[in-house]
Amino acid sequence: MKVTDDSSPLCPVARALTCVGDSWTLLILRDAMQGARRFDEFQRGLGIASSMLTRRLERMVSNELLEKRCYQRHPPRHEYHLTAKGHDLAPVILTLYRWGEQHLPIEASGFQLVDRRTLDPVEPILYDRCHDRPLSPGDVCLAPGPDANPAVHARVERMRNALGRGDFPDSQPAAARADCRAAMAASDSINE
Amino acid sequence: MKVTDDSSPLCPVARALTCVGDSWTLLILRDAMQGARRFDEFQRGLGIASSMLTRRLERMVSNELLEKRCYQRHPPRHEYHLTAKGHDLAPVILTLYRWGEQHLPIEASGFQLVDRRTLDPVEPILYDRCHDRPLSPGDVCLAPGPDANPAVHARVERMRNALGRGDFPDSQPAAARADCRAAMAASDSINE
DNA sequence: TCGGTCACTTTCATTATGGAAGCGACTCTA
DNA sequence: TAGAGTCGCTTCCATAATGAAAGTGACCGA
Repeated sequence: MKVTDDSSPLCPVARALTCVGDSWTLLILRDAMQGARRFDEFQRGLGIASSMLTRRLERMVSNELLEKRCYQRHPPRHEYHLTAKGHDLAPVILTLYRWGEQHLPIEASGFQLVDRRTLDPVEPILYDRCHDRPLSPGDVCLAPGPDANPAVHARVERMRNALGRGDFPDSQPAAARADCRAAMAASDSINE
Repeated sequence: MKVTDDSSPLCPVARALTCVGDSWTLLILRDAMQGARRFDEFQRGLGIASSMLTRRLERMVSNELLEKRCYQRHPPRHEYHLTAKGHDLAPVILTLYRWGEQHLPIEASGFQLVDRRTLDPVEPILYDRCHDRPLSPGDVCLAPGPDANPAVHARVERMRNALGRGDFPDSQPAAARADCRAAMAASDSINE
């Protein structure tokens, strides 16, 4: 991947994706969050080629998502432990989990997300820490920061226009959204 | 990518990554959420090769993240609009945004996330809709669902053991975590 | 009529990936 | 104590994915 747009280095999403922008990295993180530590644990849990696993673990160590800890000398052997930086990707994994569950359903239910202590089901959604209330993605917009360049301003303006036009499913009151969905469902069935 | 572990088809994260497990797809979604619709808008915003963009847009349409809408016949031209399924990936993008901001900081500040109406800054964190309270990833654990196979049980057990050992940064008592959050908030304001 | 734009497609060199085999230092079993 | 097995890799190679560049056909505006 080679992004060239002027706003890219300023965009936290683009920066994040240089670190975690491939499936293997995220699946390795998932397994690490589930307690995997050693080379063969990752290999078995993923069905990944060993050469690929070596490359990914090296990159993740150099990106400080994992740290090597020696557990044996002669020959030197290491475990790969999550760093705080790696661990902080848990919200990304959890939101992916929820999206996969909602939008790529299967017959069988193999896993459940639960509270660690009570074992009650949990359902992660977004919350705004600044205002102490649940956060609907449609309420979020971009604003230019102090160091914005023209490419940033163009992005921000385009997003404002799109939100202003009501382009997105939930940039509307909940009732209107339900109506819209019903209408779409109706027109879908007509088109078929 | 070719995952072969028995628990993979049952894991919503693995399923999600078959759809959105590459950087281009997520960056295209980012731009779509910022109002991009047409081929050249995506191309300029990403600096992506046109052949790659064609392939990615096709795949995203077939995965129902985007839908084609004809805006001109002769020659037929289409806009790519987010579907509800695509739009629901906004929480993934937003959590990535926050992680990039926190862990891959740069000198300059090009963008800010703000409330669409008030323009107040917002800060997305996770929240548990089932219990109506903020959710620390360390409180979440996996449980086997009704259709769990041995691979699923092995994963769940490994995760329980890891949490029991206190392997992870925030698998600590809630009081310690609250202190930690307060300390983080304090150091944030000092750093500015 | 001429250049420019838009939305692609095609071609081709470069790079990434997956599969398989090998290796060195153990450990476990007979 | 010989032999087999395990662990954590590395190396090699065929195949697949990607990026750069050039080409295309229908429009549009001067």
